[in-house]
Amino acid sequence: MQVTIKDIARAASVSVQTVSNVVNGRPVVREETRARVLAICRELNYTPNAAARSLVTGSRKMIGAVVPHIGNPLYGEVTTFLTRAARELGFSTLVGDTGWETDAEMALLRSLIGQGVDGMMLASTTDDGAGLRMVQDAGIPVVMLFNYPLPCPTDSFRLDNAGAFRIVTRHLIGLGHCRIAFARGLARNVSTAREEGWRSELQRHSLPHGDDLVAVTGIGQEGGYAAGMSLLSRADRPSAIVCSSDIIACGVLDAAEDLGLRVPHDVAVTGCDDMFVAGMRRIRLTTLRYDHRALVRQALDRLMDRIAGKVGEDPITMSTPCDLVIRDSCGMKAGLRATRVATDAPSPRGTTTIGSDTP
Amino acid sequence: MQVTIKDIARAASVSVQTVSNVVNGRPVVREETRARVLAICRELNYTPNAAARSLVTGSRKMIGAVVPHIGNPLYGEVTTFLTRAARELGFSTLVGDTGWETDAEMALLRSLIGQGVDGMMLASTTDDGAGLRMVQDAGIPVVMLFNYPLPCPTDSFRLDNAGAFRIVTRHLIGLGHCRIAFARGLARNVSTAREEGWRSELQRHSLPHGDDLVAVTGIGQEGGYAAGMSLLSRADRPSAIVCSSDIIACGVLDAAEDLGLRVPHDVAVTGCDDMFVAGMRRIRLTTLRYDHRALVRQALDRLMDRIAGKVGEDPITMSTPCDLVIRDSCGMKAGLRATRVATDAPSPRGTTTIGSDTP
DNA sequence: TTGAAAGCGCTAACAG
DNA sequence: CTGTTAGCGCTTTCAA
Repeated sequence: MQVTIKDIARAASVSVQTVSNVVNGRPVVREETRARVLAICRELNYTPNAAARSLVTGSRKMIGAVVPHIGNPLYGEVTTFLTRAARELGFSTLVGDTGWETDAEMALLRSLIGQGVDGMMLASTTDDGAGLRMVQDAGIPVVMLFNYPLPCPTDSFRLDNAGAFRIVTRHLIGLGHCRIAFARGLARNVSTAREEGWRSELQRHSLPHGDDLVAVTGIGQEGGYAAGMSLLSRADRPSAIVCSSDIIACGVLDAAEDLGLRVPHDVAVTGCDDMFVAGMRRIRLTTLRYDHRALVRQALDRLMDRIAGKVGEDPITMSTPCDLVIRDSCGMKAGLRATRVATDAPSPRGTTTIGSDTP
Repeated sequence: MQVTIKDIARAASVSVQTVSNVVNGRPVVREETRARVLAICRELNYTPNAAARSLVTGSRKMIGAVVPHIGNPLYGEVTTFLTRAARELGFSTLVGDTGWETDAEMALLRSLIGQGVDGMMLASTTDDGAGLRMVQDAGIPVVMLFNYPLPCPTDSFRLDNAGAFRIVTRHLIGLGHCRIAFARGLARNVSTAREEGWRSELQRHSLPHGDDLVAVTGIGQEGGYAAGMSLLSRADRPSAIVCSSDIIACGVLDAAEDLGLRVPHDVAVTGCDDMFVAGMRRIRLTTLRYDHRALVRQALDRLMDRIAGKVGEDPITMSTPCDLVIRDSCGMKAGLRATRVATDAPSPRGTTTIGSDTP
């Protein structure tokens, strides 16, 4: 049925080893032989059997990628970059999606481990590190992306979560807001760091920062809608809501609209990630921007080094700084130390940024 | 290094065959033996080597999934459903993303074929079927999702593209629009069918339907923006634009805004796919809705049947009907034969649907 | 019910 | 430069 290395060898009147050498580009074959073998491979439409190769080399040239929800444009983009970059390095990617459920994550990881992936990129749903531990116990190199357990026994690539949310909170304080709420996301440790950034800045200015100003959101835009409803339908409603993602912010914007509140006049809203929706003319959401691709790229490079055994055991942590992208969802204020962003295509009108204070 | 079936056999004082029988749940092992073997497997943390198993069974329990752009929320959602559903069936999914580039698609397919996937779900970028042919030549079952070549030598699961765009065009005509443009997407055959639907309905009402009313868009929201700019900055600008996706429509909305045109007063806009952004209070885009999950599910079931050899060679075509979801981007008109949609969470206010005419 | 042997397609190690 | 041999870890076939 399948064309094997033996068929090629027979047809080319050489040994299987020579075919193997040709196929793997090893420079020990006479040019004439190589050409003949290659021609026959093409003719017979030969494809090396990856399973057989894996069995003997011990490497499948595959990595596993686990994200909470691929349908979320942020994780979708991340998956895009990751699969492309990995492919350029000769690795296929087994992708899985947990739906923010711990059980699903464990099952998924078990399956990926069983497939014998060479390494794992883990944008985890769990915070206790159970999944990470299981992968490590299986002897598979792991790199954490975005979320991380505490303490984190492997490399972690993420935002400077606390610094980023200090910046955005400071911005709102500078605009005169006194009651600033925080809409938490689902990734616990990430959210805790962000909440810390939010709270520390409020504390520094002696502004309210109690737990009553924190709302935990559910999944997606609907989760943000519920959080927005809960925060904005109170008597002492906040004048600003800092959201853990643009998607959450979208839900909050809808909640404000349904409650008859104008943004930014009645309530200011900020997001995080600078997805395309944040830049839409009808949304114009002030948000935090960082370089997704660079972060993913660095994480992948590190994972490759680990797979190659090029690095020691010592875990590293990489925190990417964020830029504040000022649009219209908090009110515009002239004279800020702000600059246009050239990359805010197609039309940067009204967009300004302020750099992160934690480079 | 790795724990193998032999280690288990030795530790349990049985043969490798017995271990294999236990691990694969074959009911030929005495209960006592099975329990002992299972205990030792757990103790030694044994994971069967998938490569070795694949080598002998000839199946890797993996499918390949190729989509144009995972970062596009539509394809992101599709990837989510697909990977989950496949996992439930015991299959892992190798995911790849072409960036709408034919060369990238061919390279990706070659790589997936090389990995020995058991089947391929192809939301193709190419229209000439070159990729499809390559996969079939490799003897791998393929099912097409969304896009398809003509003629299509395998199963195809897609929208009733022509019917869907007849409905939305008819709706606009019913609202009194006379100059209705069409913003084409990138998938050629899909777009051609949609254009046919748009055109046939205009023809039926003796309205303009020339190529000057068709704009071909680029990738994503920015592509839609450019198309919108080109259509709306003309002297004889259309009073309505039918867009091939919600993302394109988002770009057109931005273009309208930048040109100082109000929606729907100066120009009506419609989308397709009913993504979350279409339902946002500030967007409220009239669009076409269909059941993504069901479509993916049916396509996957068919692929599984093909993999199992349960179906003959005859390709089938499945065209899912669409519903029109009426929101505010075309102007509302009372008294239509329209009903509320219960599923338009969180708040269905102002949303109505009209069923497809091609069930 | 269990065991022994053969071999899946490939690569690594060594011999020619 | 090329060929031969010996497995990789597992399942399948057949024998006990």
